[in-house]
Amino acid sequence: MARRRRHHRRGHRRRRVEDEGAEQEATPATPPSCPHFFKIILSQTLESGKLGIPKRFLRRHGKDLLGLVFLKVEGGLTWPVKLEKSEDGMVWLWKGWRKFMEHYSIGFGHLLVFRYEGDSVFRVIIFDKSASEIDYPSSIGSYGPRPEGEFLSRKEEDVVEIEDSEGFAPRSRPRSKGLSRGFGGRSSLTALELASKFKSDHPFFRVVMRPSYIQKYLCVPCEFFRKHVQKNKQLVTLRYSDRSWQVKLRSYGHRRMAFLSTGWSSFVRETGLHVSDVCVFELIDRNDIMFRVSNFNNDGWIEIGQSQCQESSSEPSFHGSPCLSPVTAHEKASGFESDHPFFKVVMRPSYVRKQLSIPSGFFRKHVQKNKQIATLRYSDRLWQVKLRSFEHRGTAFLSNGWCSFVRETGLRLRDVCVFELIDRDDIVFSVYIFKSDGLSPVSAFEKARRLESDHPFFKVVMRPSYVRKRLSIPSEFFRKHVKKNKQVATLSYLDRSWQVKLKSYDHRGMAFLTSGWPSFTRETGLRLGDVCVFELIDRDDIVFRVSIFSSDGRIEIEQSQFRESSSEPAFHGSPCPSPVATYEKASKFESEYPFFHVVILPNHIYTKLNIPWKFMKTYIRGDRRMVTLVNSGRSWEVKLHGYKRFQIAFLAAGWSAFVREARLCIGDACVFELIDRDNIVFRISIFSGVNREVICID
DNA sequence: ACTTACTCAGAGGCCGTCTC
DNA sequence: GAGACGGCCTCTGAGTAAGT
Repeated sequence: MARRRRHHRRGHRRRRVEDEGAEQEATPATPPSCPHFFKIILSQTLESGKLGIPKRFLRRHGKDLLGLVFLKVEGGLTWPVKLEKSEDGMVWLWKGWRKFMEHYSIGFGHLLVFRYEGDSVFRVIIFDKSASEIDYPSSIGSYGPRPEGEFLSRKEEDVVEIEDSEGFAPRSRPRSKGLSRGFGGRSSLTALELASKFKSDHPFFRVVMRPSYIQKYLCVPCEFFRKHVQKNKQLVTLRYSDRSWQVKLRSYGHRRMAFLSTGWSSFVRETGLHVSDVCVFELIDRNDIMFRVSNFNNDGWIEIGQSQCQESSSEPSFHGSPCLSPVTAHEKASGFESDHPFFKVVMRPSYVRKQLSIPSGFFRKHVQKNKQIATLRYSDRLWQVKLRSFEHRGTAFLSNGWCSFVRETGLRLRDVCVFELIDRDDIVFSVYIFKSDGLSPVSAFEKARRLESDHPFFKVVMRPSYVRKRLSIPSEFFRKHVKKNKQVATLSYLDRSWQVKLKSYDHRGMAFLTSGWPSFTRETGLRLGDVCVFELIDRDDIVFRVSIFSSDGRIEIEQSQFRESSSEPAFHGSPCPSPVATYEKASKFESEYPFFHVVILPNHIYTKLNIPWKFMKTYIRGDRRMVTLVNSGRSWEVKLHGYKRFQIAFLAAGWSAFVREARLCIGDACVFELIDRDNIVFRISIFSGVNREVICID
C-alpha cells in the first residue's frame, strides 16, 4: 500500500512545471470546497490596473461570480472589487483592484493566492518576491506590508520560514529569463500550504527544497541558527521515518551562516527528497541538535519524522554512479520497501560486463565474513555467484556467475536492481529488476555514438556535477587538441554562443569548462543523462560546436556536420560505455551450440580472457588444458586455466596471439560457441563497433 | 595460481570568494 | 547578508602490475 502511494507520489512529481505567469486552479489534492487559483503580478497587471481570472476557474465557478467580488486578506479589511467582462470571455478584477494593490503594496513578482470561499468572497494570500507570505497586521489601516525578505512569522515566534524555490517561487535575484520561470506550482503550492499549517511545541523552520539544496547542502536560516543552535555544535541528527542521519553542521561565525553539509546528500538521496518538496525541521533536542524532519510533498503526501509510514530500516541508498541513474527506473525502484535488508544498484558498464560492487556498508552490516557464495533468486530461477570481498579495502563484489545472471536475466546498462537479502545464513538475495525502458539515456547515447566529424571531438554523458557545476574535458583530448595557453573557449549551439572559462591543471592533466558553463547548461536546458558532442571547429580560438542529444526525446538537435562513425572515439564521463552496443548485438546471438559472450576490454587484449565459471562447469568436461579457437578459417591453440577452488577459468597462453591475429579491438564483443565439446573447439564470432557488424562467422 | 597493491582519471566535497 | 560560484583537494573505483 505504502509502495503504491509512493509510486503515485512520484507520478505527481513528474508533472511538468508550469510556465511564467501560469494560472492555476485548485489541485486535485485540495478539497473541492475550497477552490483557488493564483496569479503572479507582472508589469502588465500593474500598468492595466486589472487582473484576469483564469478561464478554467471561471468555467467551474464563474456562475457564482456576479458583478462584484470581495477580497479578504488575513486579519484585514474586505475589499469590494467590480468585475469586468471582455468580449473574448475574459473576466477581470477591475474597479477597486488598483486600490487593493496600492493598499497592500503589491508589486512586480508578488504571488497572490485567491482562495474562493463562496458568496463571491475570495481570501487572498500575498507572497512577496522571496515567496514569503506577507503577514499583514490585523490593524491594517496604518500599516504597509513588511519589508521584502522578512520572513518571521508573528504567530509563532519560534518559527522561521524560508519559502523560496527555484522550482516554483520567484528568486530574490533577478534572472535572465524572467523571474517566474516555473512558478509552477499547482502542486508545490499545496505542499507549501500543507507545511504552512504545521504546528509544533518545538522550534522549527520550513524549507522549500531548491535544486542547490538537493544537490549540495542545506542553508539553515540564520535567524533560526542564531536563536536555537549552540555555536560549538558541529553535528546534527536528522530523524525521518524511524531512521536517523548524522549530518555535519558547518557554520561561519563571522558570517552567521550555517549549512548542513557532509551527510546531507545521503539524507536527500535516501529519503527521496525532491526539488519543491517542503520540509519542516523541528528541533526536538537542543543539546544534541536533533531535528525531526517532516516532508510535505507536492501532491499532498506527508511524511512525518517517526511516523507510522513503513520505511526500510535497511539501506535503501543507491549505489553506482548517479550519472547512469535513469530517472524512471530509479524512481520505480525508489518505491521499493522491504522488511529485509536490501540495496539498490544502477547498472554501470562494468557491472553489466564484469562484476557487481556491493555497497561496503551493506556488506559489513549484513553479510557474514566467511561467506564466499551468494545465491541470486529472480523469477523462479536461482544463480550461484561467487562473493569476493577485500576486507582491508572494505569492498565486495559478486563475480563468477554474475555475468551469467546478467545475460540470462537480460540485465542492461542503466537498469536498476534491488538486492533483497532474504536469507542471511546462506546469503540468498531476491533480485528485483527495474528496467530503464525507453527513457534512459540509451537512445541519446545510441544516436550520439554514431556521429563522427572531420574536426576533433569528444562526447559526454551529462552527470550531476557536469550539469550543475563544470564539465570535465577528457585529458587526452585536451592534451592533444587544446593549446596550453588558452583560457577561454566558445561553445556554439544553434545560433548562439557562450564564452566559457577553460581551466586546466597541468600537473594532473585535468581540464574543465567552468565559468559560463552553468549558463550554457541552464540556457540550453541540458539535463542529466543528455549526451553532448563537442566538436573543436576552431583550434586557435577554441570554438566548440555543440550537439545535444536529449535523454528522453525532449529535444534533439543535430546542427553539425556529423556523419556516421566508423571509428568511434570513447565517450567521456562514464567508463567506456561504447562496448554496450556491441554487447547488445552479441546478446542477440543464437546458436544450437552452447555459447557465451564477452566484451573485449584492455586487459583482455594484453593478458587473459575469463570464461564464465558456470559455462566452464556445465560444458567443459575433464581437466583438459588446451582449447581450439576457430575464426575465419583459421585456428589457434590456446591454453585453458580452470581453478575449481576459486571457480575461475580463463584463456591464457595463445590468447594474445589470437587477439592480435584476429584483429580484435577493445570494445568488440566475442561470442564463443562450443562446437566440439570433446575437443573443446570454440567458434568465435566477433561483433565490432559501428558499421563493422559481424566481421566473420565461420 | 591467486591475491594484493598501485596508479590514475574523474566525481564530488570543502571552503573561500564573489555577486546581488 | 545571503547565497551562488569557483578553485582545489580528497576520495572512489577501475584497471593493471607486482607480490606471494
